[in-house]
Amino acid sequence: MSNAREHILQTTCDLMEKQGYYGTGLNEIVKESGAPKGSLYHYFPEGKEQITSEAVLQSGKATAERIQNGLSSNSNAAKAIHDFILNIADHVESSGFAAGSPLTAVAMETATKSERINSACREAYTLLETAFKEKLLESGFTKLKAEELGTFITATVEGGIILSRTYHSGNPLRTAAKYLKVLLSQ
Amino acid sequence: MSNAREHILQTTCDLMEKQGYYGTGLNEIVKESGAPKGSLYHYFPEGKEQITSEAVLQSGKATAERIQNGLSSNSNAAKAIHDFILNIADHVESSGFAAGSPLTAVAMETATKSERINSACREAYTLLETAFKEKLLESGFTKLKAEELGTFITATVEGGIILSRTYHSGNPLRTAAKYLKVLLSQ
DNA sequence: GTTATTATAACGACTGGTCTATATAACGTC
DNA sequence: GACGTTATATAGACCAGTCGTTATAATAAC
Repeated sequence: MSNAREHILQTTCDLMEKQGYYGTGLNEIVKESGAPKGSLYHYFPEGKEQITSEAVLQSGKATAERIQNGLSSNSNAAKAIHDFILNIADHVESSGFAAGSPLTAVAMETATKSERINSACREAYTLLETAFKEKLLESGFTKLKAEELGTFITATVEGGIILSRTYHSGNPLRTAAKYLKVLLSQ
Repeated sequence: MSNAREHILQTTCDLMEKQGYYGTGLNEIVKESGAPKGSLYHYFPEGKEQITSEAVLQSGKATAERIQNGLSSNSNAAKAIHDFILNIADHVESSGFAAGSPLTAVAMETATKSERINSACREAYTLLETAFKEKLLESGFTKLKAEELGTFITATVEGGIILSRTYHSGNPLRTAAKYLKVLLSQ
């Protein structure tokens, strides 16, 4: 399989997670990934929008998988989600507050600017919500509650990451974990 | 007082709310605001970082005020916050999903890139958290709970706005309102 | 006449995107 | 295996346009 293509996509994910869509230039992707610029338009003939859409989707899939794996360690959904969010807090901290929420910045910047990227973001977020939802279903929540809480958890975690990155502290995420557990335990 | 200066700041707020820091050019600010271009570096001699920092802080103050006013209509904090978030959902929808969360995109893009803008974002978010916190204090929550829930609500609302703008639907925010009320009512 | 404000043009650096040339791999045919 | 042929992939110079910024000149206000 193509190595350069994967490299370009992964680099795009990392850079856009840190600095968003408009803050990430193609030249920077090329430079950081080590891939030649000729390859960029060979693999992604439709340019930056295509690269971004694929990167967003890849991020979504990877994150959804991490959610599934993270939640599988504990059968109790409330406890599992609580611990999972604590892990995110550590991850955000250890990245120097550059990582966490690979979708947020891109989603906000492009919500009304690129139909194509927005569509990819929607798809990616649905993957995350579904990952939480399925854990809740397994734990006995009704279908409606599992779906709504999947949305609620996703929103709270996203917001917690924003605050943690802004404050340069994992504590907002830890607070989010604490009260989400309260809500899910009742 | 200077009209052009205020115009520039307000336009910067609006544009960055929609498309973030890197997605907003100074030329676009000048064009959109109608302010004379020469004035830009006259009023903001330290350039884009200065304009952005001031715009972020102005956004924070305006949003905190809107929170205070929005919550004052109902003495019950849980109900007041619920209704307030429903209003945000309407606002996001009626803006065509371009408005809501004036800080998010900028905060994420610059969390590790500009100390100055990051500092302004931190200050702005603290204003929002404090606005919620004070309503909770009035409603009888302990100081610690009011503080933590202020953070939690801010995170959930931010995340809800992201999802609503991405999905082009106010419903994620309405779901957030519903379960926040559950949490605050117990 | 001094200061505050606005106008204009230009700067170097960088943007996303295109182009041509070259190298490498893949594959059927002898 | 060896050959020529065709796709795939790498390499980077190059384009017009925009970026944030600066310098200088003109104008307005007091």
